[in-house]
Amino acid sequence: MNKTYTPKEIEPKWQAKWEADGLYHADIDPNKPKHYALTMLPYPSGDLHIGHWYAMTPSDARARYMRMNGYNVLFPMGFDAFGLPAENAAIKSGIHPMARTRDNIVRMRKQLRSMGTMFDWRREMVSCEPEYYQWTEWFFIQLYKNGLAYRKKSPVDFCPNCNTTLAREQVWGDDRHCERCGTPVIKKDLEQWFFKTTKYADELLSYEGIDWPERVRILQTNWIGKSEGAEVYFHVADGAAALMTIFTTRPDTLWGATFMVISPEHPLVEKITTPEQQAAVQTYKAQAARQSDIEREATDKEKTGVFTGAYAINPVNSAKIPIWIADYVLMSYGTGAIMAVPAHDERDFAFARKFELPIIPVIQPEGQPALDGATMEVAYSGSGKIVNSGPFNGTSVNDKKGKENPGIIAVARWLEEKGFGKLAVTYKLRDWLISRQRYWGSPIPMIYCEKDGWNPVPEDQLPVTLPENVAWKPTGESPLKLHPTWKNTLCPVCGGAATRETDTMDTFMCSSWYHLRYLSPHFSTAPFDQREYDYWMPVDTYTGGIEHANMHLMYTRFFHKALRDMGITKGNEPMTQLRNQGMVLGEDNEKMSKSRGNVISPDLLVEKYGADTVRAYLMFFARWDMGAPWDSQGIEGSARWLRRAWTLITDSTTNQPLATAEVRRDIRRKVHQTLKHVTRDFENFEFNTIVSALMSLLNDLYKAREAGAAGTPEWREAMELYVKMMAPLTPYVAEELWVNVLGKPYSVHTQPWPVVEEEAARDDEITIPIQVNGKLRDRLTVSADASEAQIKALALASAAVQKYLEGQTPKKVIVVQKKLINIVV
RNA sequence: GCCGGAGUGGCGGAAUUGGCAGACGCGCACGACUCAAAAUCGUGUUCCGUAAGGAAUGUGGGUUCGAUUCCCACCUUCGGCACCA
Repeated sequence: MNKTYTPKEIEPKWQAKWEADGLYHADIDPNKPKHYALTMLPYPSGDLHIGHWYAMTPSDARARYMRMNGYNVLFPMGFDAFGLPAENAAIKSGIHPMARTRDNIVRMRKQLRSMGTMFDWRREMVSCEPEYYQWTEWFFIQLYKNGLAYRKKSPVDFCPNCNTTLAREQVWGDDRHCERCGTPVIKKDLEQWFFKTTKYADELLSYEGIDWPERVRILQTNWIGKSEGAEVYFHVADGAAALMTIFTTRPDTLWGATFMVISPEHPLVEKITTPEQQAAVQTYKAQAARQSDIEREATDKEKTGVFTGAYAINPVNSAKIPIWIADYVLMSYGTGAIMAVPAHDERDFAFARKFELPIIPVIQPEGQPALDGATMEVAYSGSGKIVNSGPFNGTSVNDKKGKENPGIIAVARWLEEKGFGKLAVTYKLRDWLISRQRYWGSPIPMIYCEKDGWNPVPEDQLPVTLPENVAWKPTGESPLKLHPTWKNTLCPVCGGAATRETDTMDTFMCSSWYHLRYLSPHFSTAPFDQREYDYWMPVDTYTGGIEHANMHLMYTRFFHKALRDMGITKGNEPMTQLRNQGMVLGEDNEKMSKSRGNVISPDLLVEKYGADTVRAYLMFFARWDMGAPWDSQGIEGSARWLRRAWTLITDSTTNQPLATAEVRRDIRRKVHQTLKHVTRDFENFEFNTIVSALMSLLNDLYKAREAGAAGTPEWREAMELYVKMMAPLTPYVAEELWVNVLGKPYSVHTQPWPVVEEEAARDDEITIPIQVNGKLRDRLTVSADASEAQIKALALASAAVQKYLEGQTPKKVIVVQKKLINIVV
């Protein structure tokens, strides 16, 4: 038998058979441990790109490995089908988003099938189908009923020319213009729906019981951004009977506050600004609103701000201090107002110097000359003793945060007693804005009635479906609002005429629960079948890109916890283990994009090499969690590997067994050592070294064949184990070799993962490097059970060592058992 | 600016508790096969040096018998960011 390796024949054949046999169907089996493997679902852009392959095929290999280890594995796939691109295409060319999306999905399903993944397609979900979004709506209603959804005003980016709300990615350039027409973007305040993610801020900070990369945990922790401090109430002086609440992490520096800064968007601005300052304040406000977040965050930028004309009274010492507005104070964090203590805060210091505001030190570092506000060059934020602060003079301050700091806790307690303020905690995390002024999303199932206000659509009337016939002209409103009849409905409370919510939901809402719909995608009486939930959940392994660390992964955790508190889900976390893959860059080392022309098409690669080679190369060419640039020549190595494996395994049965006992022993050792290596690497998601270990074993098997090993029992074992080890990585060729070359019973993918025989894997002889003063001088090959004394004696007797000893007695001889000898002279 | 990764041959990478740096692969060179080419097979391939030998894991220090691995400082680069009060 000398047929060449022909993936084009092998792959479609097995794909069809696996499908026909339902080989990858995952059904509840109480007799087996379950494993729910999930990889982030794609947006149906129309073409599967190499990044999808990079995310999915190693995850598939891992899922297959788990299956061979006796787990009942669920590995589903679906489509995150709502979203902006389909709607943009509709505006541009009039193609209906549903038509376009369904076409794209048909195409991508085919591409996904070619990858040779073990997806159970019976469980597919598509988020834009009413069968799915009915339950997205239902979840919204549950959140609303449990007080976790509410409405408030919030600004959106808006293009006055296109008359439409813009996503962040549609706003371009430093001058923040519309991507379509170049018009400068303005901010518009709209009433929108929010979910109370902040209610779960503290719980989201705990990662107990989940195995997530530290990197993601740190990103989430920083995103939640918990900080402890105090709220302090400042009265506005003269006339305006207003109270300003500020948040500070440094209440111990209250006596050093020399001015106040409030955000330009703060509601008090209108109330307190004096007539003389009106013009300047309004100009500054407009300017701040035009600025991008990036501009606002630039620290090297000069501080800007405007005096409001108003003053505040510092409650602790009755000092009258000016109130400014400045863009470095954000309405979305804390209370949108701060007290400025320039002596001890870098930003306040820069601001004070620029606008010539007083600087009063209130923390004195010990053993140093007294700080002087007039001459200080930088703010001092370290430890010391409180000074210039009435009752607290002499109190120690360390450099710890919050309650850990004696100065902070002492002042905060005193503020509470006096009624000037209280201990407070603030988070960076904001509530989740879910309203989108768009058509192509899940409708928000709410009805507004003049008389009864907002009420949810009765659950028996779900889903609220998107109307088919809509106009795509950008009007500044959701196309749903412009539809002649869609929004008209009846109030569920009074039965009178009422209006539907015409905004739709953020697509992150769809992806917050899709893992539950896979459990029972066609279940019609609830979002999921409870029996399926009890068997499969939680997700055991979740894989996807790190870029989702803060948004999707945070939302889905929030969602799970909120549902848990309603009794819908169980356990504290939806996904037990998380692993992230890196990115495949173009050959030019840049991010792949159509405009750069560096996109690699997996379809063409499959055409040229077959899916198994593409899979193998993607697993081999880089550390999976790091990614690397694509190399069109590099893939030849993986193609060569499979051809060589094919050749060896198909050719090996005809030879006469001539090998010596030693050669046969060596085969077993190498095979079992490789198995050990491969098994460990699968556990750790280290796919690149799995492939290299198999390549290395193949090289050794070729040598063993030269030595007449083919046809021996050891050889047959090697062939069998080799194909089993290949199976998760390159499922097609492994199946062909298993069934049609080795003649084993179908299917290799239902075989148990082989067990390492430690005795076979054991080294009989070991080579020990001998160093003199840390430099390699000789090597010693000894029996693996040689004693330390024997090894030491042999090492000292070595001619190479003697040369370096020059007759001296070594000062010290370090023998690391079975590893190394170092002779110190 | 802050936070988090990463820096190892011409290239992608390996080194699993601090113990032989460069596994495996790409590329390249030479050789075999071939009329020739492709494919395939074999040999070699960190740098300097004819060699003995020496140097080398971003840079500079430190700990250690021994450091790619641990510590300190710095540089470069990639990613995240909402000046976080």
